[in-house]
Amino acid sequence: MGSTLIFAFMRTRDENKIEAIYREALKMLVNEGFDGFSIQKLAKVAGVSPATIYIYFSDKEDLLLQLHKREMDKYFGYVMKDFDPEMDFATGLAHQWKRRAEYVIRHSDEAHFMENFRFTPLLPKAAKMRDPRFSEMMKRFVTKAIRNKELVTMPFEVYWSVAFSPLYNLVRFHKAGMSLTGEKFELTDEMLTQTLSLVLKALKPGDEEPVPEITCINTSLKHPDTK
Amino acid sequence: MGSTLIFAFMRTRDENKIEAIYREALKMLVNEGFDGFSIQKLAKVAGVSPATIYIYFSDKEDLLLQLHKREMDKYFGYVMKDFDPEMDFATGLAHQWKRRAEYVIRHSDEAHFMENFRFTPLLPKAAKMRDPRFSEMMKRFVTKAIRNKELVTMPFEVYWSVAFSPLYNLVRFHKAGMSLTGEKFELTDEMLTQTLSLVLKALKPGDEEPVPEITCINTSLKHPDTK
DNA sequence: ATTTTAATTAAATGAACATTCATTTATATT
DNA sequence: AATATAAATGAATGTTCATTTAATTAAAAT
Repeated sequence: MGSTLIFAFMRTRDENKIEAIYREALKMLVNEGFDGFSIQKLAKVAGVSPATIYIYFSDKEDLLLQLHKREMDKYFGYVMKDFDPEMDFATGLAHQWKRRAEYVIRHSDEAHFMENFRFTPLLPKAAKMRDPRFSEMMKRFVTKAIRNKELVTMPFEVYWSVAFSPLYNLVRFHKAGMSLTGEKFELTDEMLTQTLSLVLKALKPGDEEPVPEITCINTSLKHPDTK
Repeated sequence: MGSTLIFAFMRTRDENKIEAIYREALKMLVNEGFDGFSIQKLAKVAGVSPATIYIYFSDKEDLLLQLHKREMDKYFGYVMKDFDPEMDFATGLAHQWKRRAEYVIRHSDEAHFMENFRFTPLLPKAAKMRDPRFSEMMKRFVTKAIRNKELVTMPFEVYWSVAFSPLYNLVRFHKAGMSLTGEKFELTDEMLTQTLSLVLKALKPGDEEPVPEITCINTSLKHPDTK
């Protein structure tokens, strides 16, 4: 899709236009929500005709998917810069954490959009468009760390959830300017550093905490009463 | 708003209708997204006239806010049942964790809606409608645990993010049927139990892990280059 | 059965929606 | 300057949107 035949006689395309479309689309989605976003409004604020948008995108859904892919690629490009899966675990985790934190703090709209997208019915389609190299690298890093006994044995999804979702959640509070309680909240570098330290403690082998078993999936049919 | 004057001669209101409106609204929001949700479609599937919806809700935004409040109240009612902030930390955390996990697994649409709502421009308005008793109880529990040296000293928001966001993230993967990599994923009780154990390890005092300082907030102006 | 009232509705409103179409514009080569 | 081509558009399409209006319905006390 990205490569088009170049004929001898052509009007040159204005790359600023497509950039404006992406930029204003992101802004509108974050500020007005997925409802509240429309092609006609986008065309107006981006300074193009609605028809121009349909030159670059087959429809509204395609625009959203392309925008998502673009943001994901930018994000992972930043996160993976100078990362080497052969790093020892604590170093590699700190690197990932630092890069992720930097990006989502400095590009809070983009981060908000990417997270919001995960709750959209478009998610399955977006998942198929992802560059697999990033997650392959992540998985290699985790597998090696487990093999080297630097990381507790666990499924990749558990690792990811413990390692990174606290970070994203803190940034979400920060961007909203409030925590769950509705009180004002401002994130600090000290909080981020402490969170990384806690996460690393959780993931490093040793001192496993005994907890009561959680049973809610295999038993869901036996407990239909939730009132 | 909830209490209306009861006159002598009145047609009785059909509570099934309002229940159908809430139920179908939730379903539509989860399955078709916040765009894709409309009053006219809702009226059709709920089996009422669009005008009926405007008897109970002043407008679309009010409907969304009321639905959100209702779901939050149901959720926190379930989570807080049998919880006592005077419980010792490990017991209280396990209780909270278990109740949260049960609810969000068994009411995955409701959970999806509540999380999705956090990315909506309506969030600030919703925050003002929240029952403060829940977060007061949570804060009391955390403050006491820190005072008793059962919990590392940290801001409430850091506690919440480390303690619960991994759970919500795992359930999000589970509901989507895929992890970030796009691969199939099914959550198990064992994964949940392990995650709780890891979280408890992170939060209990002792063995603080040294990590490099994260600096991205106070230095954001000094590093405008993110390419 | 009548009365009173809120509950409920069908139908209508104008605005905004996604998308298309017929046309014009800009450009690199000739 | 003429030409071929994609880039870009303004205006229109029919649809769906949130919301309102005027009228009807149902219930419970009389």
